[in-house]
Amino acid sequence: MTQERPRGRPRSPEADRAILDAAEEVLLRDGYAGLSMEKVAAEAGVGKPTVYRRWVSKAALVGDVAKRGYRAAAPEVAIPRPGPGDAARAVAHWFRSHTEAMTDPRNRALVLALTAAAAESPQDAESLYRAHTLEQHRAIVDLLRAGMDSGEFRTDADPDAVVDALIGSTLYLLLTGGAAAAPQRAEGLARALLDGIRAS
Amino acid sequence: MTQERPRGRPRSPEADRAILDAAEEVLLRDGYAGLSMEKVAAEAGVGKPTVYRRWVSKAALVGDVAKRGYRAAAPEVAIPRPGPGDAARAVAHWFRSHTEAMTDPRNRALVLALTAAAAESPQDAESLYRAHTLEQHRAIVDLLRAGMDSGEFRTDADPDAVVDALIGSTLYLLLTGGAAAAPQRAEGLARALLDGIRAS
Amino acid sequence: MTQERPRGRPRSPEADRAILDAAEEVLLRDGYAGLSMEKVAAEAGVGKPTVYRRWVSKAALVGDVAKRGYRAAAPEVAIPRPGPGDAARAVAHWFRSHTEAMTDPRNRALVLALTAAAAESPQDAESLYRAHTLEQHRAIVDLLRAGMDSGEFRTDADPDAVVDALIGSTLYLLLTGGAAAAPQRAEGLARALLDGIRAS
Amino acid sequence: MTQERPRGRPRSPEADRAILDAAEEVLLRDGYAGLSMEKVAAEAGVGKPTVYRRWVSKAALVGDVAKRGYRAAAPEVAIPRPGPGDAARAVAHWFRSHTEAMTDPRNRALVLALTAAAAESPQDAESLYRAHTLEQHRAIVDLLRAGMDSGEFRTDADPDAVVDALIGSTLYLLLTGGAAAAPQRAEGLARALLDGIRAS
DNA sequence: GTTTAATCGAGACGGTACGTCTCGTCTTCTT
DNA sequence: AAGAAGACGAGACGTACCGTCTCGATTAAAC
Repeated sequence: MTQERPRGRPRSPEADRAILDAAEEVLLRDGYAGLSMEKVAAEAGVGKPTVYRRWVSKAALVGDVAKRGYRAAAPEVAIPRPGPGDAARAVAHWFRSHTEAMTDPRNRALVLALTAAAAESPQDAESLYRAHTLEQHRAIVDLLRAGMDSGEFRTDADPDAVVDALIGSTLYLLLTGGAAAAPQRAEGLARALLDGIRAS
Repeated sequence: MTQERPRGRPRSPEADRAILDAAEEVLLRDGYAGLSMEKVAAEAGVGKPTVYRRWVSKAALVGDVAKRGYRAAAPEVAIPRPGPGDAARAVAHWFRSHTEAMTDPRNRALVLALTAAAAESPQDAESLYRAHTLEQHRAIVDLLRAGMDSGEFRTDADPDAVVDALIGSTLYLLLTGGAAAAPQRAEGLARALLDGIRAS
Repeated sequence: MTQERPRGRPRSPEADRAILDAAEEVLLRDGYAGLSMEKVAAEAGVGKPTVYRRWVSKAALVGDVAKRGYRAAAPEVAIPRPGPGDAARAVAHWFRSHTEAMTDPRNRALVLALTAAAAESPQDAESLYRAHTLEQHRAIVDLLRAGMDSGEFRTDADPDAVVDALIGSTLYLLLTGGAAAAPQRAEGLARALLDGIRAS
Repeated sequence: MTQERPRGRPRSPEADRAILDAAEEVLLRDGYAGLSMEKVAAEAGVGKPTVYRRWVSKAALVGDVAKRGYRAAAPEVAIPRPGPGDAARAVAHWFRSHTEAMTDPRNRALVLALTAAAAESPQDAESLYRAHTLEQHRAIVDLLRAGMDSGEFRTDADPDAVVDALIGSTLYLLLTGGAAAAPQRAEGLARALLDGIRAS
């Protein structure tokens, strides 16, 4: 057994939470560029090494803040399960709530921060960014595949491409400051894409 | 007349170019996080104030570097003009070459840097990022509108949403490190989207 | 009776020795500035609290290391006892061997460390430094007093001043890196001083 | 010609002074162990790099503080010049005023700090410490040599040893907290030493 | 034999300071 | 007036130690 009993004083879970809370607050207040490990530590009432012991870099910390923030918003963005009925309807519904969640200023700031972190250190991009969308990405792809199996969608469609377009367009609008237009465009996009892969 | 005669020593155009060259080199070598105004000035053989006299911030400088880099790649990405024929074909062709251009490591690095700059300072995001895609965005929207006018596409489609999806999906793949998969997915996406808005 | 019976697990004498050994080794290797309680604990294979349980500070630990080191060199520096004969000869002999012992690189490093500790925290200086010389200081003063009683030395001389000069000059040479010159100068100094207080 | 014209903005002499002032104040208030480059910079209203640009280490800074402090006290400690008359009297007079100056709490603190610095980094000891006493050391040695030439002192005496004893004993008393006893002992020591080398 | 209590190692804790780097501004002399 | 050079005040970087604390695990004397 890899029992691996931990030695020494265990890490304080309160410190974990205090740091994440502080980081989120700083992020929302000062943005990604305005976030420093020093400020986070001070705000959390924690020593700098206590922060570095848990997160090796600003990027990693921001990643976890965004992850937690997204998880908190998760209930609003129900991940649909393949059912007997209308796959297109389910996808459209998910996309609508996903877009709405992303339009929330709080989530928008977190996504921006996450993108900054990912773009700054490309080697972390995969783990940082995709980790947050992977679960949903897969769920929607599954949904589309089920639709293909049931004859609702064309079998030569590329479900990954469709999902990339859905998530990517929202990200693009967020980044370019066009978040306000997102909900309307989301409708049009979902309709066009799903019509485009619908079996004739 | 407000002739606006400049006084004193005129600004050296060589310094402009030297700074942009140095910034691009540093960007490709060390990434956005590894770029400092100090390093750029040193690499360009120029004093720091000379850099700050032209670009107020790292973000602005990176923006111009990306703009110049994109312009250099522009010949490969011909912006299509509305013509009599097949609008869908024209859009698909543009998207293919756009995706290919973005897949080039050099361009990828510049886009990543641009994204980092935009995400770091949201207030600059609009000017920074959209400036580079606006021209193309408009051209493709025009193309789609022409297609709608000619009866090729449905009139209730949202051309902006379509273009957001095209550009956004590529950006998303770039950011998440999935650039390699881009060309294949681009095909599927273009087909699905254009089919989706095609007049029945 | 305040019998003061200890309860619980007794302190490990091995830890005591391991810590002193480690501290001495670190001191000789890295000097006083390079000695940290952390390093000592690690080198001794001991937990930090085990060190702090015994020595409240770096200065106290270094003091004990120096004391032990000096004690080890003690056999070479025989402390003279007042005898019937030549007091001046006895003092000169003690001073010669004292100087020689101090010239040894090992002892020199320990004295330097001790001085650093004393100078850093003046309130500990008395206890730290003088503790190591007090015994000898007294012995030599006694020797001089005996010489005064026996008529060998002038009765108006200040034996403390003489001993301060003997010990202080050696310390001064050690501190200023002139240790190499110490033995020769010691001869001249002892002669001058003892001649100076000799009864005419 | 090694004309060596300095380029760029010259170093601010005000910063130099502000740093030295701050360092001296911190030293007198908190002692050597309580002095940090950070505190000095803050107290001087100066950035940390501005301190490090001038002094590579705490030891070097403390050295210059002590040097300046000693220079300020120099008028009180007149360095005697060889004259026609009584060399012994001149040496005794110098030693008395030197001891008195060292007994002043301000100077005592500086000497302690200097000693701590020297003892902490033995490789700097020579330059750090002796620099402050070298001038006087030489002057007194010259005085003694003149006395030997004039027949006042024995020609087989070691003037360096005598001066080491004078300076060293004061240092020893300072370090061990016996500064209060210094003046009285100084009298006895000077008499004994000078009598000891006097030509019979 | 069981308590009981102080020890042990390990290592996290809130902190302070380190010495370096970059920021964007300034001051100097040269062109 | 713009150039390069480089110092400036400011402050973040990531690391090393400080001295204290919390762990589970010995270890021995007291019961």
